[in-house]
Amino acid sequence: MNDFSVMIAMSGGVDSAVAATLLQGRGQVAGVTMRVADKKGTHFDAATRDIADAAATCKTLGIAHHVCDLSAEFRTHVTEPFIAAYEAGLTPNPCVACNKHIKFGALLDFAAKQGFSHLATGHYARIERDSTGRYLLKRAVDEGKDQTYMLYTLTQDVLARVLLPLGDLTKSEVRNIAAGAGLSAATRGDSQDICFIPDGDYAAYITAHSENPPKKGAFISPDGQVLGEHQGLIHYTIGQRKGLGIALGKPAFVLAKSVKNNTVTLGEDAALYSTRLTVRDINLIPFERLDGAITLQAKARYRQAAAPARVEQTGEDELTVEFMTPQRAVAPGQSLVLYDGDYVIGGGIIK
RNA sequence: UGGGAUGUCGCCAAGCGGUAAGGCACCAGACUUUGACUCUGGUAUUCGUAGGUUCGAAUCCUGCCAUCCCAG
Repeated sequence: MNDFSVMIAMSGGVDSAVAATLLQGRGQVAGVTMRVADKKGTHFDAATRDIADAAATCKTLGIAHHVCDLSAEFRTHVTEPFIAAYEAGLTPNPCVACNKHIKFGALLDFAAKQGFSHLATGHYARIERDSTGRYLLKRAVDEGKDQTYMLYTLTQDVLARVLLPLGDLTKSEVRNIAAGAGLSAATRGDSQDICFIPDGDYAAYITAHSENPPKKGAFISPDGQVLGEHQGLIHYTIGQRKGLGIALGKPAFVLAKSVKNNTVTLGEDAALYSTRLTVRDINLIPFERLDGAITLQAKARYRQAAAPARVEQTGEDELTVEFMTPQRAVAPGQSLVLYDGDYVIGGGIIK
């Protein structure tokens, strides 16, 4: 452990501040905050405050603080693909992309270039090694805060260089540590919504950042009847009920979107359940390839309990998943993550 | 132009003389490192309009307006 050194990714919030506190004194330690915001807009100002907060925490802890501008990488790997996905009729998960390419990609590279052997973050998840030395990703002790879903893309070479000090702690323990250490971040609320869209209006964001204005089109019933007019495909996602602005006498849900016809199909909740799906861009953690069909647990969205499913690798970069019980509103573009108990087996993007 | 029917919240719709149900939509909040789902709460001093009857009307009467249907 002589050449052990760690850079801590600090957002300005409680979690990463506590991660830094816990690592303090373990060799060379420094904080880093990445700048990903565009040069204009409210997000930029908020980001500037976050950087100041992180710097203040580092000062309290007596460690160095760096700022790393990754706005170009963020645009290339997160915001542009996010917009393109929505325009292609998909429902992307930008946090998954950000973790893969930015936090555990570009930022990890930055830490290495600065001479740090490891990068730590405030994610709630655990990394372990099995008997063969392979790294495993394991659910956090605090089940309510577990973030392994967002981290399924991490590869062996990344896991080898990452530390997640909060994996064994509960959120309340983290807050207590922050308060005990006199960190100003102790009382900050949890982060939420898409970080680059603070007001939550992602459709407005896409409209403002894309050259393709949203095209109005028809809401149709499953049998093709025109029910009304929609505001553009990007406004809707599979399973959505709110914001349709259409009154059919009973709740209406988005069943499907067609980029080709520019239509949104509406129908009953009962029509949203499906069993079989395939995923692409896969990553497997405990092994390189899945041999044969095995039964695991899978979840098709972040806030959802993992459900039993039969999984088989059906291509170099493809898995086919068959849930034992039908799942509601599986949306192409979202990530499917596989678990075996507390361990993440892998995942991919739903086709 | 005759005959009939209807006009209650953005939409649908209870109410039929006693002081405005409900559903959908919408809004707010909760939940949440994605989008959703879900949950909780809120939303007509007013019933096309102008009068009349009545202690009291959205509910009865009259005129007007609007819409729809059948005739033509």
